[in-house]
Amino acid sequence: MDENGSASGERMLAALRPADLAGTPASWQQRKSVRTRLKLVEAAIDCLVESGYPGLTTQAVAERAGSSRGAMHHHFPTRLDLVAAVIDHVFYKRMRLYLGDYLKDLAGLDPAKVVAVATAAHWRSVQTREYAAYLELAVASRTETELEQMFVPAARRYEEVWLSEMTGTFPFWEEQWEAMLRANDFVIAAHMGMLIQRTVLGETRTQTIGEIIEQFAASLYRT
Amino acid sequence: MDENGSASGERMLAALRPADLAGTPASWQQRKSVRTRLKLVEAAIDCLVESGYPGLTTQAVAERAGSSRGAMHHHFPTRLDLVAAVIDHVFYKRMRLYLGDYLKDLAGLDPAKVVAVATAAHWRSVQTREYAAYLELAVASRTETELEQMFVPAARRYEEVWLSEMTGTFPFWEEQWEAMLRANDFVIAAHMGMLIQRTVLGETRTQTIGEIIEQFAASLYRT
DNA sequence: GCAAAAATCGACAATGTTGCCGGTTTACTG
DNA sequence: CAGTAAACCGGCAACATTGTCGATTTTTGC
Repeated sequence: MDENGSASGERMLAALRPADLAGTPASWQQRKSVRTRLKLVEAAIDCLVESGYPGLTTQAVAERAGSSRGAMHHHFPTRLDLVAAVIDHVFYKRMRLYLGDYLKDLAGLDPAKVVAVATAAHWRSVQTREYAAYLELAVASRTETELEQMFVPAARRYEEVWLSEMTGTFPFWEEQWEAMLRANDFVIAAHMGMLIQRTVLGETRTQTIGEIIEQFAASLYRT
Repeated sequence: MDENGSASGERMLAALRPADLAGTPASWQQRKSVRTRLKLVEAAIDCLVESGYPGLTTQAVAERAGSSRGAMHHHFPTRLDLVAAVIDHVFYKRMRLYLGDYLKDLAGLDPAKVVAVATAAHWRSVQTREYAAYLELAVASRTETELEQMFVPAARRYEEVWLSEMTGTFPFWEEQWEAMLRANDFVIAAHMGMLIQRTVLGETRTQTIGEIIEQFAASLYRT
């Protein structure tokens, strides 16, 4: 990945890159502004991971970012403005993480094993703090309407790019679009459930389900 | 189901029945007490479904239950006392719902189709408000430690009963315990993920995944 | 340099939530 | 028919959170 944050193989994703991650602007002020925004958004993600969506308070974020509430208000007038930035940031960062991980293992691979590799990479991406934040947002958006209005469109936007990038890595998936979509949807849903049940299931059973999913996703593609 | 809230086929479950659902006590006072407690807990579940865990405030619950904050404090001194009651209530009610639904379709069924029937019944149980409340609690327990300390043990407790009841309906599952456990864990995780992704996926793709899960769960058992 | 603009800071009032408490009504007991 | 106990009521202080504002510091354009 280069300084602008684009890995090889990312075609559409760059178009959705949040301004916060758009490299180094010209002026010193703009650079400082971006740095502070980024600091605040990252702090917000920390809050999300540690205390959930209700723990994402302006106070906690400012304190954690080592910034003042005034500075925060300058960049994000209301709490929802910050949340909007967090949504974009989380989607983008998690997707880049996954794609980077996935593409790394892809060089000269037996095509029959592509789905298994993708599934394994996806499970790794699920165990990141970005995904934990994503989960909090996804669940909170079920009950907070203002959040839903930002989250669902963003999810759809990024999902389109996601699928586009995936088919891009293996063009023959276009011919098997339905099978690929099924396997993709299935793995995403199953892994999310796995993550939530993990606490109750324990590590052993979680791993067992993971293997099942991996095998089954591969079989779905061959269909 | 009889008045005491036990359906045919429930062996262990009755032992976990919360006091709120334990039928009709002797004295008028106790009956009134139970009625009020139940009203409060149900109102709390409504809050959970509509506004999530942070929306489960003492004010909102009391107001929705048509009760006063004072009465509430009499039955549940602190908010966490109420939450504890809600946890038990949700687990118990949802499990009864599922078992009732599942056992209803079981009479004289081709054994090969049992898993498919169980999976379908489980998906129906996932679409209830009790499950929505359960989901909110499960996710909130990831970040709220006091909640986790009540929720995780309760989940383990009820899961044991769950598995016990399931094997009870088909004793030959004891011989295939591993396969049954795998299929069970898998379906539970996958359905939870499905529910959360539903908003983004839309109805068509959600249904497709549902069918995949159903078929695959059946194949898991035959293994 | 100097004024304008950007970034930052701390404090304020308004609101909402929690736990607690004194007082009241209602039912049980002897 | 008291006297006790359970159930219920409304209000209070303490605290947290949000949005807003005026003032201050830092950077930029001229």
